[in-house]
Amino acid sequence: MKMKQTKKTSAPSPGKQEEAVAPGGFRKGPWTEQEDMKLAWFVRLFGERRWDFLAKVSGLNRTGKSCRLRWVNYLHPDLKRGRMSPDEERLVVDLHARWGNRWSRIAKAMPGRTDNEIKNYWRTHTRKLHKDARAAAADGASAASASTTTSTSMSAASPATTSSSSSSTNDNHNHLHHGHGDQETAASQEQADNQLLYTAGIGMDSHLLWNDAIMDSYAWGAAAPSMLVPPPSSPVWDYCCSDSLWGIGDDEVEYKKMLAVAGAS
DNA sequence: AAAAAACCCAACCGCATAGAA
DNA sequence: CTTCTATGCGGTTGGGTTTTT
Repeated sequence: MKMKQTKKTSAPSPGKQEEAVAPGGFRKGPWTEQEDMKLAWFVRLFGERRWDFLAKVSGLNRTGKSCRLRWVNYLHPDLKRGRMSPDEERLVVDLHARWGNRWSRIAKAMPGRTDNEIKNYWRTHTRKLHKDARAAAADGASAASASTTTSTSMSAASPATTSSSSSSTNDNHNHLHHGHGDQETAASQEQADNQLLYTAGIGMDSHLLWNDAIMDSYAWGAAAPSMLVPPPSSPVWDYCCSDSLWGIGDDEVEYKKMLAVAGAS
């Protein structure tokens, strides 16, 4: 795999990217490794849901949407990395022929691949095809009906795209749990979450201190509980893949246990 | 060796939908 | 029934890396 994988996460070059801030004061742009770790940690605590709350309580200064995207497209441990295999490429072509630009649906049929990844692949793929086709046409006949619509085939090619059926809404690919159906109301849930945080000595206002402590642990290793200390070689990824991270339960008892561990640090 | 082009991928945006209030 | 909020999806963009000229 090429090394560009980490280009945006490792160390954002100082400058415009790093200081990009959305109107609401939220950070934008590439994620740092520390942010990834924080996010992974809080997803572990609260599960893959209530992203706004998670974003708020983590102190990440990102939108919930941004957090979710980062998680789903990059941090999720089930993701495969690297280039698509020939088999996968064939599958993408096949499924796209069947379902059109229903990327999330295609992604569901390809475990370990995200809709974004497939989308990106397809974009490159079709662009190449168009280019080749054009080149061939130019070689063959000069009067070729020069296709100026490079992009149309992508957006218009989907017979199935018009109906975003209800089935596609709640079926997030590669999720461990989603919270639409069985969650408490946002407000009461947030209260409960706050209660848990305070119980563990992690008040909404103190999360920064707490996070700093965690980050220090990441940085210096020694003092942190083992579950908080990823191997130095591939920190975020290995951390995310560790069993301890994925044994999460969804109920309050689990939360309390985990918070107890956090509080003990 | 340098410049340009192509490739690749992370991240953002806007819209649609479901569920709660 | 209407409004609001959270979430998910598809389209698009920006910019770093690699390859080609």
